[in-house]
Amino acid sequence: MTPKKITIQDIADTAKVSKSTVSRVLNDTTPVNDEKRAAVLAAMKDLNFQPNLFARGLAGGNSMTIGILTQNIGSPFYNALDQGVIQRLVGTNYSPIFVDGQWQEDVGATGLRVLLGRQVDGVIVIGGKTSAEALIELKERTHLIVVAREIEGLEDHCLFIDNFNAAYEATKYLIDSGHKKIAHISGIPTHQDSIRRLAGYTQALKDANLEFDESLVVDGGFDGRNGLMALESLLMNRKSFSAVFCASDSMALGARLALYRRGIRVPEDISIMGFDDQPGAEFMTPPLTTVRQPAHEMGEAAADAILQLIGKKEVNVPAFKAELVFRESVARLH
Amino acid sequence: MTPKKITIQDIADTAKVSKSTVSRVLNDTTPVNDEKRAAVLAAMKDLNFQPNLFARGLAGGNSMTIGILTQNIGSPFYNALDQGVIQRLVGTNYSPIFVDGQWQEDVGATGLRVLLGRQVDGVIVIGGKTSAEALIELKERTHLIVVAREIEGLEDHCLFIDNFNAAYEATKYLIDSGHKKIAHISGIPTHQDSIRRLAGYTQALKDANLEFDESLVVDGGFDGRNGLMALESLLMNRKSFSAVFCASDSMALGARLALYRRGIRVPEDISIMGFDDQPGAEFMTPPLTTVRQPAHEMGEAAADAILQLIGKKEVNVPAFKAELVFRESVARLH
DNA sequence: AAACAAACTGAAACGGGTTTCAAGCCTTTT
DNA sequence: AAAAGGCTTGAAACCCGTTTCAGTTTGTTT
Repeated sequence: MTPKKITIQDIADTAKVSKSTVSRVLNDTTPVNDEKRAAVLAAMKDLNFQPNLFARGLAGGNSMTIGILTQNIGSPFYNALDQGVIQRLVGTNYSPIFVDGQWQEDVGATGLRVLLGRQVDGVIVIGGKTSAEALIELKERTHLIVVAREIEGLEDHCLFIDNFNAAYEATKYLIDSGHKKIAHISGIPTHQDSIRRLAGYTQALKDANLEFDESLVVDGGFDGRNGLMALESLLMNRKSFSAVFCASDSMALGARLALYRRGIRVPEDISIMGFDDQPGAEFMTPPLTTVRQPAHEMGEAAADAILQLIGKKEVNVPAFKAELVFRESVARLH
Repeated sequence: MTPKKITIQDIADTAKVSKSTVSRVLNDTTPVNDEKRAAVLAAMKDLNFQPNLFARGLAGGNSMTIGILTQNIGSPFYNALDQGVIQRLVGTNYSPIFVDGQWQEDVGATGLRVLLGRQVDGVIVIGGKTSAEALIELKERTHLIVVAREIEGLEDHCLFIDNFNAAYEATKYLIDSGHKKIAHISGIPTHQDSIRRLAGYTQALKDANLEFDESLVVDGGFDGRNGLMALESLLMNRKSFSAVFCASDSMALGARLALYRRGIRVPEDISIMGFDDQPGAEFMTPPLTTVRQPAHEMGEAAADAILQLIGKKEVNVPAFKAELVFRESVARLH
């Protein structure tokens, strides 16, 4: 396959120096005579030398790879996270290796094992169901950053937004706009994010002295179909509400379609608030008012953090804030 | 960090055999006495042995990794491709390493170099601007599968759909529905896919004896904003048309918003045809009639193909067909 | 000019596996 | 019973870098 493997020995031979010297030029660890250095550099260029990272990893003890446990759910939010990580790693000497946890604890555990076997220099865990204990144990074995989850005892290694607060603000905006009956389409009921967003919604209602009507809350599952069905069930039960706060943009899209099917106007008849600001939200008709999660930035920050961890052995994870983005799907009633 | 590294020598010692025997048990290359095999297995379990893939890669010459050159453009289509690859590799002994080409030739070239340095056992190139020559050369050095591009001289290693035909069919459907003036919002003008889709559109017009009006074709750039602007420019120039065929769903979304802003109804006043069937297309209002590209499946097929290549040294790349998905954004005029 | 430090350099060991080679032991063939 | 062959096995070489160690040179200090 490979026509001929060029090793540092070949370089050494053509440059008439020893392997050691080549290595030193390569890593800049010890001063090397200018002429020899030049000769080595020339030889490397001539032969199109590419150091074998396996030998390096074996000898040096570090693999120059970052393992990423992601969750393959086709969600724009997680995709953006992944892409942020990949992009931030371009130009560094580190490469990302991905494994997929599929939102299942055991699949994730296997993935983590694979990563460890590959001697990754650090692991970024994005979402998933890995238990807190497993994560804490993992942190003992390698550098670890957890994204989009908040783990007790690991706070300073977690990157997440304050879902409670974000949902609170979103709901409050609806209330401030004059809405009094606000429905909520929630995410997967057991999902940390769903729980917190629901709590934020509830609290905002409470603080505004609005009645919390349990029947206005319906479980979704984060995706479009769920949003559509959830809204239909709300309609079918003849619930009255002037606004609906969806725990994801995808569900907002689904909900919007349900309304369209019945000829109910947005936002004139019913207002919609989303969550995520996924690509496409701004092109909904009408453009979706939503909560923006800085997913791509979080991915980049995760990569930065792991790099810091590897280098300086300590991190300072930045705090991320979700922010409301005001578009046209919410009516101001007064 | 790692408490203690267990090597095969440790296993050999506890099992009272030689390194060689442990290796043989590990790889099942040579028969080993049952008792010894059992002892080795037990020792591996006891010590929680995890073979060092670097040493393996160095000695054995294969890295058990697949390199993937992807293009970080946040497009759902490419994301789905990536995810398909990742997902298909779960459970195999291969792990994917990603590098990002950012749709720039030199960035992609650097990425490929990184991959080669990591001794990947195969490379999957997804889209991008890598030149045909570079790809052909790459194929000499490693196993290669190219996705979403058709490279001359490499046809049997390329996975792609027939964009010309898909666009032809889409346009034909519009024509068959009674539309006579059909606008086209194209993708990036230099992009292979754009060119072919445009050609398919043109040919369909021609075959139906419809006049090709150059001013009804406007360059987009695949994303939502482009679609919006393209449609606005069409409107501003007072072009008359009853349908618009967009080279991507994202642009269809943008176009749809432009129409919404002017109070033009879809599909009563103007029909829209998309391309991709990205998640969300079915939740557009009205649900988008479009051409489905089996992105996820293509990602999986790419992974399969590279695995085949590594194993049997030959491939049989499956042909992929795009298919129309009929929803509600196209009016039947007769 | 003697003593010593600093700058370079090469040989060799090492990291953790795989693979080749030769030898020991058993069974089968003649 | 001797020769031939097959099965197992350990020793040692090898994969390709990094790093330690022990010089050899050159330059500086007194």
